[in-house]
Amino acid sequence: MTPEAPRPTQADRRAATRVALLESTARHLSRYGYGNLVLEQVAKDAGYTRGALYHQFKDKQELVLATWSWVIATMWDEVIRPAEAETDPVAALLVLARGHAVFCRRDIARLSMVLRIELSGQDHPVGREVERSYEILVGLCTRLIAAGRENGGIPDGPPDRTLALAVGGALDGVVVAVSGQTPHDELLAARAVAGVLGIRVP
Amino acid sequence: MTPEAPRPTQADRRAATRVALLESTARHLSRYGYGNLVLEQVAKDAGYTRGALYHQFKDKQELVLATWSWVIATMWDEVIRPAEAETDPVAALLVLARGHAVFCRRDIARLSMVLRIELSGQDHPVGREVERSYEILVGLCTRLIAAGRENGGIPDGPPDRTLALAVGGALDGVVVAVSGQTPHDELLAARAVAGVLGIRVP
DNA sequence: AAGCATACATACACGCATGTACGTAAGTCA
DNA sequence: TGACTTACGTACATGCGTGTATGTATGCTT
Repeated sequence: MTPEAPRPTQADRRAATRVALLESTARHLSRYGYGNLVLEQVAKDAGYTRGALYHQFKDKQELVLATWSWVIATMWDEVIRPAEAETDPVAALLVLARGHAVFCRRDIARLSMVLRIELSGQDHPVGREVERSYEILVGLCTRLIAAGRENGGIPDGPPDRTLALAVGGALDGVVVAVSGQTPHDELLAARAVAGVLGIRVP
Repeated sequence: MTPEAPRPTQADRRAATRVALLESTARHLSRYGYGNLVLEQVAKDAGYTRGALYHQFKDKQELVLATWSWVIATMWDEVIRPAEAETDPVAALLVLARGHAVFCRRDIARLSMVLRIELSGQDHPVGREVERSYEILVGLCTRLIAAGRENGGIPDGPPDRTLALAVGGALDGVVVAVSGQTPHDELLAARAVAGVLGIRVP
Protein backbone atom coordinates (compact mmCIF):
# COMPACT_ATOMS: atom_id res chain seq x y z
CA MET A 1 0.00 0.00 0.00
CA THR A 2 1.43 3.34 -1.07
CA PRO A 3 1.57 6.34 1.20
CA GLU A 4 -0.74 8.15 -1.28
CA ALA A 5 -4.40 8.51 -0.40
CA PRO A 6 -6.66 5.91 -2.04
CA ARG A 7 -8.97 8.65 -3.30
CA PRO A 8 -7.05 10.75 -5.85
CA THR A 9 -6.72 14.41 -4.97
CA GLN A 10 -6.74 17.21 -7.53
CA ALA A 11 -2.97 17.37 -7.59
CA ASP A 12 -2.94 13.67 -8.44
CA ARG A 13 -5.38 14.16 -11.28
CA ARG A 14 -3.35 17.05 -12.58
CA ALA A 15 -0.13 15.07 -12.47
CA ALA A 16 -1.72 12.05 -14.11
CA THR A 17 -3.13 14.03 -17.02
CA ARG A 18 0.17 15.85 -17.35
CA VAL A 19 2.08 12.63 -17.74
CA ALA A 20 -0.51 11.29 -20.18
CA LEU A 21 -0.16 14.42 -22.26
CA LEU A 22 3.63 14.29 -22.17
CA GLU A 23 3.68 10.66 -23.23
CA SER A 24 1.26 11.32 -26.04
CA THR A 25 3.30 14.33 -27.13
CA ALA A 26 6.48 12.28 -27.17
CA ARG A 27 4.87 9.62 -29.33
CA HIS A 28 3.37 12.06 -31.80
CA LEU A 29 6.50 14.19 -31.88
CA SER A 30 8.63 11.19 -32.70
CA ARG A 31 6.33 10.24 -35.55
CA TYR A 32 5.35 13.58 -37.05
CA GLY A 33 7.94 16.09 -35.88
CA TYR A 34 7.25 19.51 -34.45
CA GLY A 35 5.68 21.24 -37.42
CA ASN A 36 3.28 18.43 -38.18
CA LEU A 37 2.37 17.93 -34.55
CA VAL A 38 -1.39 18.46 -34.17
CA LEU A 39 -2.39 19.27 -30.63
CA GLU A 40 -5.91 17.97 -31.07
CA GLN A 41 -4.50 14.57 -31.99
CA VAL A 42 -2.09 14.69 -29.06
CA ALA A 43 -4.85 15.48 -26.60
CA LYS A 44 -7.22 12.94 -28.11
CA ASP A 45 -4.58 10.23 -27.97
CA ALA A 46 -4.10 10.99 -24.30
CA GLY A 47 -7.84 10.81 -23.67
CA TYR A 48 -8.49 14.53 -23.33
CA THR A 49 -9.23 17.60 -25.44
CA ARG A 50 -7.11 20.60 -26.26
CA GLY A 51 -8.73 22.33 -23.33
CA ALA A 52 -6.91 20.14 -20.87
CA LEU A 53 -3.72 20.65 -22.79
CA TYR A 54 -3.93 24.42 -22.77
CA HIS A 55 -4.82 24.33 -19.13
CA GLN A 56 -1.54 22.67 -18.24
CA PHE A 57 0.73 24.18 -20.86
CA LYS A 58 0.92 27.75 -22.10
CA ASP A 59 1.26 26.83 -25.74
CA LYS A 60 2.59 24.27 -28.17
CA GLN A 61 6.16 25.36 -27.58
CA GLU A 62 5.99 24.95 -23.83
CA LEU A 63 4.38 21.53 -24.21
CA VAL A 64 7.16 20.35 -26.45
CA LEU A 65 9.87 21.83 -24.26
CA ALA A 66 8.37 20.08 -21.24
CA THR A 67 8.23 16.81 -23.17
CA TRP A 68 11.83 17.22 -24.24
CA SER A 69 13.05 17.85 -20.69
CA TRP A 70 11.06 14.86 -19.50
CA VAL A 71 12.59 12.55 -22.11
CA ILE A 72 16.10 13.88 -21.57
CA ALA A 73 15.83 13.37 -17.83
CA THR A 74 14.81 9.76 -18.36
CA MET A 75 17.58 9.23 -20.85
CA TRP A 76 20.09 10.73 -18.47
CA ASP A 77 19.19 8.26 -15.78
CA GLU A 78 19.06 5.22 -18.01
CA VAL A 79 21.88 5.89 -20.47
CA ILE A 80 24.31 8.61 -19.48
CA ARG A 81 24.72 7.80 -15.79
CA PRO A 82 25.59 4.11 -16.36
CA ALA A 83 28.09 5.16 -19.01
CA GLU A 84 29.72 7.66 -16.70
CA ALA A 85 30.13 4.95 -14.10
CA GLU A 86 32.62 3.15 -16.33
CA THR A 87 36.27 3.90 -15.68
CA ASP A 88 37.63 3.07 -19.12
CA PRO A 89 36.59 5.67 -21.73
CA VAL A 90 36.14 3.16 -24.53
CA ALA A 91 34.01 0.97 -22.28
CA ALA A 92 31.98 4.03 -21.37
CA LEU A 93 31.33 4.82 -25.03
CA LEU A 94 30.22 1.28 -25.74
CA VAL A 95 27.93 1.28 -22.70
CA LEU A 96 26.51 4.53 -24.04
CA ALA A 97 25.85 2.94 -27.40
CA ARG A 98 24.15 -0.13 -25.99
CA GLY A 99 22.20 1.90 -23.48
CA HIS A 100 20.93 4.23 -26.18
CA ALA A 101 19.82 1.29 -28.30
CA VAL A 102 17.89 -0.18 -25.38
CA PHE A 103 16.47 3.20 -24.41
CA CYS A 104 15.19 3.72 -27.94
CA ARG A 105 13.19 0.50 -27.97
CA ARG A 106 10.33 2.63 -26.76
CA ASP A 107 8.02 4.55 -29.03
CA ILE A 108 9.97 7.73 -28.43
CA ALA A 109 12.94 6.31 -30.29
CA ARG A 110 13.27 8.79 -33.06
CA LEU A 111 12.32 11.85 -31.04
CA SER A 112 15.80 13.22 -30.58
CA MET A 113 16.73 12.75 -34.20
CA VAL A 114 13.45 14.10 -35.52
CA LEU A 115 13.72 17.30 -33.52
CA ARG A 116 17.36 17.82 -34.36
CA ILE A 117 16.78 17.21 -38.05
CA GLU A 118 13.78 19.48 -38.19
CA LEU A 119 14.85 22.36 -36.01
CA SER A 120 18.65 22.45 -36.04
CA GLY A 121 19.95 25.65 -37.54
CA GLN A 122 16.55 27.24 -37.12
CA ASP A 123 16.05 30.14 -34.79
CA HIS A 124 13.56 28.21 -32.73
CA PRO A 125 13.48 27.97 -28.92
CA VAL A 126 12.82 24.24 -29.08
CA GLY A 127 15.62 23.82 -31.59
CA ARG A 128 18.00 25.73 -29.35
CA GLU A 129 17.09 23.62 -26.35
CA VAL A 130 17.48 20.40 -28.32
CA GLU A 131 20.86 21.51 -29.61
CA ARG A 132 21.90 22.51 -26.10
CA SER A 133 21.13 19.02 -24.81
CA TYR A 134 22.86 17.47 -27.77
CA GLU A 135 25.86 19.69 -27.25
CA ILE A 136 26.23 18.36 -23.72
CA LEU A 137 26.17 14.82 -25.05
CA VAL A 138 28.71 15.62 -27.75
CA GLY A 139 30.87 17.29 -25.11
CA LEU A 140 30.74 14.17 -22.98
CA CYS A 141 31.70 12.03 -25.98
CA THR A 142 34.49 14.43 -26.89
CA ARG A 143 35.98 14.17 -23.42
CA LEU A 144 35.67 10.38 -23.45
CA ILE A 145 37.38 10.25 -26.82
CA ALA A 146 40.20 12.53 -25.66
CA ALA A 147 40.69 10.35 -22.60
CA GLY A 148 40.60 7.24 -24.76
CA ARG A 149 43.31 8.64 -26.98
CA GLU A 150 45.59 9.51 -24.07
CA ASN A 151 44.74 6.09 -22.78
CA GLY A 152 45.83 4.49 -26.05
CA GLY A 153 42.45 2.83 -26.45
CA ILE A 154 41.46 5.02 -29.40
CA PRO A 155 43.84 5.63 -32.32
CA ASP A 156 44.60 9.04 -33.75
CA GLY A 157 42.59 10.44 -36.63
CA PRO A 158 39.97 13.17 -37.05
CA PRO A 159 39.68 15.80 -34.30
CA ASP A 160 38.05 14.65 -31.05
CA ARG A 161 34.94 16.70 -31.62
CA THR A 162 34.48 15.58 -35.19
CA LEU A 163 34.77 12.02 -34.03
CA ALA A 164 32.27 12.67 -31.26
CA LEU A 165 29.77 14.09 -33.77
CA ALA A 166 30.24 11.05 -35.97
CA VAL A 167 29.73 8.73 -33.01
CA GLY A 168 26.48 10.45 -32.15
CA GLY A 169 25.30 10.42 -35.74
CA ALA A 170 26.13 6.78 -36.33
CA LEU A 171 24.49 5.81 -33.09
CA ASP A 172 21.27 7.66 -33.80
CA GLY A 173 21.23 6.42 -37.36
CA VAL A 174 21.63 2.78 -36.47
CA VAL A 175 19.15 2.92 -33.65
CA VAL A 176 16.48 4.56 -35.76
CA ALA A 177 17.09 2.10 -38.60
CA VAL A 178 16.88 -1.09 -36.54
CA SER A 179 14.78 0.28 -33.71
CA GLY A 180 13.18 -2.49 -31.75
CA GLN A 181 14.92 -5.40 -33.44
CA THR A 182 16.01 -6.91 -30.17
CA PRO A 183 18.70 -8.03 -29.56
CA HIS A 184 20.52 -6.98 -32.73
CA ASP A 185 20.00 -3.28 -32.04
CA GLU A 186 22.39 -3.33 -29.11
CA LEU A 187 25.13 -5.18 -30.95
CA LEU A 188 24.85 -3.06 -34.06
CA ALA A 189 24.87 0.19 -32.12
CA ALA A 190 28.03 -0.87 -30.33
CA ARG A 191 29.61 -1.97 -33.59
CA ALA A 192 28.83 1.29 -35.35
CA VAL A 193 30.35 3.31 -32.52
CA ALA A 194 33.41 1.10 -32.38
CA GLY A 195 33.84 1.34 -36.11
CA VAL A 196 33.70 5.14 -36.09
CA LEU A 197 36.18 5.22 -33.24
CA GLY A 198 38.53 3.03 -35.25
CA ILE A 199 38.77 0.27 -32.66
CA ARG A 200 38.31 -3.44 -33.10
CA VAL A 201 34.65 -4.34 -33.31
CA PRO A 202 33.29 -5.90 -30.15
CA MET B 1 30.78 26.42 -78.72
CA THR B 2 27.79 24.29 -77.99
CA PRO B 3 25.40 23.06 -80.64
CA GLU B 4 22.64 24.97 -78.82
CA ALA B 5 21.45 28.22 -80.32
CA PRO B 6 23.07 31.27 -78.68
CA ARG B 7 19.65 32.85 -78.14
CA PRO B 8 17.72 30.79 -75.59
CA THR B 9 14.47 29.38 -76.84
CA GLN B 10 11.35 28.99 -74.72
CA ALA B 11 12.11 25.35 -74.05
CA ASP B 12 15.50 26.44 -72.74
CA ARG B 13 13.93 29.00 -70.44
CA ARG B 14 11.44 26.45 -69.22
CA ALA B 15 14.16 23.91 -68.53
CA ALA B 16 16.35 26.44 -66.77
CA THR B 17 13.48 27.58 -64.58
CA ARG B 18 12.61 23.98 -63.83
CA VAL B 19 16.13 23.15 -62.71
CA ALA B 20 16.32 26.30 -60.59
CA LEU B 21 13.05 25.35 -58.90
CA LEU B 22 14.16 21.76 -58.35
CA GLU B 23 17.46 22.86 -56.82
CA SER B 24 15.72 25.32 -54.57
CA THR B 25 13.20 22.69 -53.56
CA ALA B 26 15.96 20.23 -52.71
CA ARG B 27 17.69 22.80 -50.51
CA HIS B 28 14.56 23.84 -48.68
CA LEU B 29 13.33 20.27 -48.37
CA SER B 30 16.61 19.19 -46.81
CA ARG B 31 16.41 22.01 -44.28
CA TYR B 32 12.74 22.15 -43.44
CA GLY B 33 11.24 18.84 -44.49
CA TYR B 34 8.02 18.35 -46.42
CA GLY B 35 5.48 19.75 -44.00
CA ASN B 36 7.40 22.92 -43.29
CA LEU B 37 8.26 23.47 -46.93
CA VAL B 38 6.84 26.84 -47.98
CA LEU B 39 6.42 27.14 -51.72
CA GLU B 40 6.69 30.92 -51.71
CA GLN B 41 10.15 30.62 -50.12
CA VAL B 42 11.14 27.94 -52.60
CA ALA B 43 10.11 30.05 -55.57
CA LYS B 44 11.66 33.21 -54.15
CA ASP B 45 14.94 31.42 -53.50
CA ALA B 46 14.97 30.29 -57.12
CA GLY B 47 14.28 33.84 -58.29
CA TYR B 48 10.63 33.37 -59.21
CA THR B 49 7.17 33.49 -57.69
CA ARG B 50 4.71 30.74 -56.93
CA GLY B 51 3.16 31.45 -60.31
CA ALA B 52 6.16 30.00 -62.11
CA LEU B 53 6.12 27.04 -59.81
CA TYR B 54 2.49 26.19 -60.33
CA HIS B 55 2.98 26.65 -64.04
CA GLN B 56 5.55 23.86 -64.15
CA PHE B 57 4.25 21.60 -61.40
CA LYS B 58 0.69 20.56 -60.65
CA ASP B 59 1.02 20.94 -56.91
CA LYS B 60 3.37 20.69 -53.97
CA GLN B 61 3.37 16.92 -54.09
CA GLU B 62 4.36 16.73 -57.75
CA LEU B 63 7.12 19.27 -57.18
CA VAL B 64 8.59 17.23 -54.36
CA LEU B 65 8.27 13.96 -56.25
CA ALA B 66 10.06 15.52 -59.23
CA THR B 67 12.79 16.81 -56.94
CA TRP B 68 13.16 13.42 -55.35
CA SER B 69 13.50 11.63 -58.70
CA TRP B 70 16.03 14.22 -59.78
CA VAL B 71 18.16 13.75 -56.66
CA ILE B 72 17.91 9.97 -56.79
CA ALA B 73 18.98 9.90 -60.42
CA THR B 74 22.05 11.98 -59.59
CA MET B 75 22.85 9.81 -56.61
CA TRP B 76 22.50 6.70 -58.71
CA ASP B 77 25.06 7.92 -61.20
CA GLU B 78 27.53 9.19 -58.63
CA VAL B 79 27.23 6.65 -55.85
CA ILE B 80 25.47 3.42 -56.75
CA ARG B 81 26.98 2.81 -60.17
CA PRO B 82 30.61 3.11 -58.99
CA ALA B 83 29.83 0.79 -56.10
CA GLU B 84 28.27 -1.78 -58.41
CA ALA B 85 31.42 -1.71 -60.53
CA GLU B 86 33.41 -3.27 -57.69
CA THR B 87 33.76 -7.03 -57.79
CA ASP B 88 34.31 -7.63 -54.08
CA PRO B 89 31.12 -7.07 -52.03
CA VAL B 90 32.93 -5.55 -49.06
CA ALA B 91 34.82 -3.20 -51.34
CA ALA B 92 31.53 -2.26 -52.98
CA LEU B 93 29.97 -1.43 -49.61
CA LEU B 94 32.93 0.74 -48.67
CA VAL B 95 32.83 2.53 -52.02
CA LEU B 96 29.14 3.10 -51.38
CA ALA B 97 29.92 4.61 -47.99
CA ARG B 98 32.61 6.94 -49.27
CA GLY B 99 30.60 7.88 -52.32
CA HIS B 100 27.58 8.74 -50.20
CA ALA B 101 29.70 10.94 -47.96
CA VAL B 102 31.09 12.82 -50.94
CA PHE B 103 27.67 13.07 -52.55
CA CYS B 104 26.24 14.55 -49.40
CA ARG B 105 28.74 17.38 -49.29
CA ARG B 106 26.16 19.33 -51.24
CA ASP B 107 23.34 21.26 -49.68
CA ILE B 108 20.94 18.42 -50.36
CA ALA B 109 22.77 16.23 -47.87
CA ARG B 110 20.02 15.52 -45.42
CA LEU B 111 17.20 15.30 -47.91
CA SER B 112 16.89 11.55 -47.96
CA MET B 113 16.98 11.27 -44.20
CA VAL B 114 14.61 14.16 -43.64
CA LEU B 115 11.97 12.74 -45.94
CA ARG B 116 12.29 9.25 -44.58
CA ILE B 117 12.09 10.44 -41.00
CA GLU B 118 9.10 12.65 -41.66
CA LEU B 119 7.03 10.54 -43.99
CA SER B 120 7.92 6.92 -43.31
CA GLY B 121 4.96 4.97 -42.06
CA GLN B 122 2.63 7.70 -43.26
CA ASP B 123 0.16 7.05 -46.05
CA HIS B 124 1.70 9.73 -48.20
CA PRO B 125 2.56 9.38 -51.91
CA VAL B 126 5.90 11.09 -51.37
CA GLY B 127 6.61 8.88 -48.40
CA ARG B 128 5.80 5.78 -50.42
CA GLU B 129 8.07 6.86 -53.24
CA VAL B 130 10.88 7.64 -50.80
CA GLU B 131 10.51 4.28 -49.12
CA ARG B 132 10.45 2.59 -52.50
CA SER B 133 13.79 4.13 -53.43
CA TYR B 134 15.21 3.32 -50.04
CA GLU B 135 14.00 -0.23 -50.33
CA ILE B 136 15.96 -0.66 -53.54
CA LEU B 137 19.07 0.60 -51.78
CA VAL B 138 18.54 -1.70 -48.81
CA GLY B 139 17.99 -4.56 -51.23
CA LEU B 140 21.28 -3.81 -52.90
CA CYS B 141 23.05 -3.72 -49.54
CA THR B 142 21.36 -6.93 -48.48
CA ARG B 143 22.59 -8.72 -51.59
CA LEU B 144 26.11 -7.33 -51.13
CA ILE B 145 26.11 -8.49 -47.52
CA ALA B 146 24.89 -11.95 -48.47
CA ALA B 147 27.61 -12.18 -51.10
CA GLY B 148 30.18 -10.91 -48.62
CA ARG B 149 29.19 -13.61 -46.17
CA GLU B 150 29.47 -16.37 -48.72
CA ASN B 151 32.72 -14.76 -49.69
CA GLY B 152 33.96 -14.92 -46.12
CA GLY B 153 34.58 -11.17 -46.10
CA ILE B 154 31.73 -10.49 -43.66
CA PRO B 155 31.30 -12.55 -40.48
CA ASP B 156 28.01 -14.07 -39.39
CA GLY B 157 25.67 -12.22 -37.08
CA PRO B 158 22.29 -10.47 -37.47
CA PRO B 159 20.18 -11.31 -40.55
CA ASP B 160 21.38 -9.85 -43.84
CA ARG B 161 18.52 -7.42 -44.10
CA THR B 162 18.84 -6.19 -40.52
CA LEU B 163 22.50 -5.60 -41.16
CA ALA B 164 21.69 -3.76 -44.37
CA LEU B 165 19.26 -1.49 -42.54
CA ALA B 166 21.90 -0.78 -39.91
CA VAL B 167 24.47 -0.01 -42.59
CA GLY B 168 22.14 2.47 -44.21
CA GLY B 169 21.23 4.07 -40.91
CA ALA B 170 24.79 4.39 -39.69
CA LEU B 171 25.85 5.80 -43.03
CA ASP B 172 23.10 8.41 -43.14
CA GLY B 173 23.66 9.29 -39.51
CA VAL B 174 27.38 9.83 -39.82
CA VAL B 175 27.07 11.78 -43.03
CA VAL B 176 24.44 14.11 -41.63
CA ALA B 177 26.46 14.61 -38.46
CA VAL B 178 29.78 15.46 -40.09
CA SER B 179 28.43 16.68 -43.40
CA GLY B 180 30.97 18.76 -45.24
CA GLN B 181 33.88 18.14 -42.88
CA THR B 182 36.17 17.17 -45.70
CA PRO B 183 38.04 14.82 -45.70
CA HIS B 184 36.97 13.24 -42.43
CA ASP B 185 33.44 12.56 -43.67
CA GLU B 186 34.65 9.93 -46.13
CA LEU B 187 36.80 8.12 -43.61
CA LEU B 188 34.18 8.16 -40.89
CA ALA B 189 31.43 6.95 -43.21
CA ALA B 190 33.59 4.02 -44.28
CA ARG B 191 34.49 3.27 -40.67
CA ALA B 192 30.90 3.30 -39.52
CA VAL B 193 29.86 0.91 -42.26
CA ALA B 194 32.82 -1.37 -41.62
CA GLY B 195 32.04 -1.37 -37.92
CA VAL B 196 28.42 -2.35 -38.44
CA LEU B 197 29.49 -5.09 -40.83
CA GLY B 198 31.84 -6.42 -38.18
CA ILE B 199 34.95 -6.17 -40.29
CA ARG B 200 38.30 -4.59 -39.44
CA VAL B 201 38.13 -0.82 -39.74
CA PRO B 202 39.81 0.52 -42.89
C1' DA C 1 2.91 41.71 -88.79
C1' DA C 2 -1.07 39.44 -86.71
C1' DG C 3 -2.69 35.84 -83.99
C1' DC C 4 -1.74 32.30 -80.81
C1' DA C 5 0.83 29.93 -77.19
C1' DT C 6 3.97 30.09 -73.43
C1' DA C 7 6.13 31.81 -69.15
C1' DC C 8 5.31 34.05 -65.32
C1' DA C 9 3.03 37.46 -61.85
C1' DT C 10 -0.91 38.93 -59.08
C1' DA C 11 -5.10 38.44 -56.47
C1' DC C 12 -8.48 35.82 -54.23
C1' DA C 13 -10.91 31.76 -51.89
C1' DC C 14 -10.57 27.98 -48.88
C1' DG C 15 -8.99 24.81 -45.20
C1' DC C 16 -6.62 23.87 -41.18
C1' DA C 17 -4.24 24.52 -36.86
C1' DT C 18 -3.39 27.50 -33.15
C1' DG C 19 -4.62 30.29 -29.34
C1' DT C 20 -8.24 32.41 -26.45
C1' DA C 21 -12.58 33.31 -24.21
C1' DC C 22 -16.09 31.32 -21.98
C1' DG C 23 -18.95 27.58 -19.83
C1' DT C 24 -19.50 23.58 -16.63
C1' DA C 25 -18.79 20.21 -13.29
C1' DA C 26 -16.16 18.54 -9.65
C1' DG C 27 -13.05 19.29 -5.72
C1' DT C 28 -11.52 22.10 -1.59
C1' DC C 29 -11.99 24.71 2.54
C1' DA C 30 -14.47 27.90 5.78
C1' DT D 1 -23.40 23.89 3.29
C1' DG D 2 -22.00 27.64 0.64
C1' DA D 3 -18.11 30.31 -1.55
C1' DC D 4 -14.29 29.66 -4.14
C1' DT D 5 -10.88 27.27 -6.98
C1' DT D 6 -9.38 23.77 -10.12
C1' DA D 7 -9.77 20.68 -14.16
C1' DC D 8 -11.50 20.28 -18.30
C1' DG D 9 -14.74 20.95 -22.51
C1' DT D 10 -16.73 24.01 -26.18
C1' DA D 11 -16.92 27.70 -29.40
C1' DC D 12 -14.91 31.39 -31.82
C1' DA D 13 -11.18 34.46 -33.93
C1' DT D 14 -6.93 34.76 -36.30
C1' DG D 15 -2.97 33.64 -39.26
C1' DC D 16 -0.82 31.15 -42.66
C1' DG D 17 -0.20 28.25 -46.58
C1' DT D 18 -2.13 26.07 -50.54
C1' DG D 19 -4.45 25.98 -54.80
C1' DT D 20 -6.85 28.51 -58.53
C1' DA D 21 -8.37 32.11 -61.53
C1' DT D 22 -7.03 35.93 -63.92
C1' DG D 23 -3.84 39.30 -65.98
C1' DT D 24 0.38 40.56 -68.80
C1' DA D 25 4.37 40.36 -71.51
C1' DT D 26 7.30 37.84 -74.36
C1' DG D 27 8.33 34.21 -77.73
C1' DC D 28 6.70 31.43 -81.74
C1' DT D 29 4.25 30.65 -86.24
C1' DT D 30 2.42 31.72 -90.85
